Amino acid sequence: MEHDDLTKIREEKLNKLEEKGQNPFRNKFPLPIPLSQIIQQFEQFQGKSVKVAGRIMSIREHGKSTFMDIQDKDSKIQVYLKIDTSGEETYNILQLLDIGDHIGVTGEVFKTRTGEVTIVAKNLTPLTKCLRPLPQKWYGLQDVETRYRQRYLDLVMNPDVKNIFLSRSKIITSMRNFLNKHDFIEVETPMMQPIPGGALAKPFITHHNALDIDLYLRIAPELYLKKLIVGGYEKIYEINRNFRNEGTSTRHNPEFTMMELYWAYADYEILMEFTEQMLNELVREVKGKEELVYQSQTISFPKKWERITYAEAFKKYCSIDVLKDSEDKIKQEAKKKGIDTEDSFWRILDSLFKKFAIPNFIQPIFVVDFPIELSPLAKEKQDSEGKIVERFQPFIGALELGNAYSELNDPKEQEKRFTKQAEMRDKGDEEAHYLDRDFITALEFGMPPTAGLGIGIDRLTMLLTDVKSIRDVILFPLLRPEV
RNA sequence: GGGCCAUUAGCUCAAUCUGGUAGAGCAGUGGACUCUUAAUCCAUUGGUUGCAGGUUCAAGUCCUGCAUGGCCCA
Repeated sequence: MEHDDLTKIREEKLNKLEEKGQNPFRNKFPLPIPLSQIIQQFEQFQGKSVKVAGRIMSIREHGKSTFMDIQDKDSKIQVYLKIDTSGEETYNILQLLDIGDHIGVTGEVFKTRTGEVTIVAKNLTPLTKCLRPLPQKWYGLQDVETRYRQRYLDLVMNPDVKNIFLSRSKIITSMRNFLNKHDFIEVETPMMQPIPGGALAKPFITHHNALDIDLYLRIAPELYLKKLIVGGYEKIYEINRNFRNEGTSTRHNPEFTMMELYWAYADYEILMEFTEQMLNELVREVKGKEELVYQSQTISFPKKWERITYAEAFKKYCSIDVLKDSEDKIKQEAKKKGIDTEDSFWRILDSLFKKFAIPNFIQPIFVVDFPIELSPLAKEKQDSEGKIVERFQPFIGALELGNAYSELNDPKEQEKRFTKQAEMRDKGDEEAHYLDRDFITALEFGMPPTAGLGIGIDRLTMLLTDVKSIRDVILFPLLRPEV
């Protein structure tokens, strides 16, 4: 039978419902009792009449009596219909209902002899007709592509999936609460920017017709947020989308959510402690304990996380001394390890780090003190002879969760760094920074010492929900449109 | 971008390694059944096997290309 035929049968039932004076797409059904409440507080509801609503997930017919399971936002309950309690009229409506329909039920709460909380229906109210068959109940919806393209089906059929996005919501709420509690103010800065800045990435380009200018979808909010620190706010944050024009993978989606915060008069040391505190508290709130399991590895969150400098990590995991070894020597070493050495030197370093160091960062750890060339917006560490910046990155479960540094606020130095980036751009590095004069002007008005932090919300959610692919924590991940 | 794998009924999967009329369960439809819960029992509908070529008397199966997706690598 073709899909259209299955729909046709349902449409015929819809027509018959209308003939019976039922509206198959009813306007409202106010204030049904949540199913979870009836299940959890059964004693209070036993023998009482209730009004509930949900989607029919299964029907078991027995001649003149029928069992159904209906599902609401987080629970399932059994509905029982007997021709002698509901009357023939209601029982006939039942014949026009299908799995997938939304219905309202009024009836009495009781327990079957097998002990299942059940509602004996006196009345059925069709609320919304479902015109297409739902995926089958037992195996549910497995096809990954359909799960992403028609996420609503995934959510209807797979409660685990629904829970992942509930966790995501909790994580964001919990983070907001933490930041608000510490007197941070939430702000919003442009998603469309004339000069994309604040990160090393390729931007998406778009066009504003009335002004006839090209704009870029932001790759980061950083420069705008720092302008607000110049403006006198001392603690601000933004939780919002960034867009980067790169391929997709299990760790990358072109649009993803970041939390960025800026804190005047603080430096990266203070911010590191704050980050520890924030993530520890988040884990406690979301998981209910100080540890979690990610991809079969138990991760605990101690009060003080481990720390390792970028240079130490290189020594330990790559046998390279980034501060002393020559570029040529490092390139040779990289070649030996199978890294593409055609790239620029700093790219090569980055590849080495990703491949050999990051996989070891399972327990919470901060990597600190990065080379200045990798961090054009960070402030240099005192007594480092201009080689090192005050920067840290938190890693957990081999996931890079964020990036933070003491912000560079010397406009002359910033201009120099931008110029260097612009040269790299001219040499064909599409990810290098643009020179942003507006931002330098702002710095010339004086930005107080400031520390800034970005946390990737998607990856944090992956960690806390134990999923391997970023597509499983984004409701509608980017896919090629169907032909 | 490269490699490997997948694509068969609305859904979940078979179809033998070695080519021979494409099947099952669920869902649907008709019937029986007033405490079932993957209800049960009887009967039954449903297919351009992702697309386009090729080899062959014969292709879901072998070959080539394409599309979409997944995993790994860059």
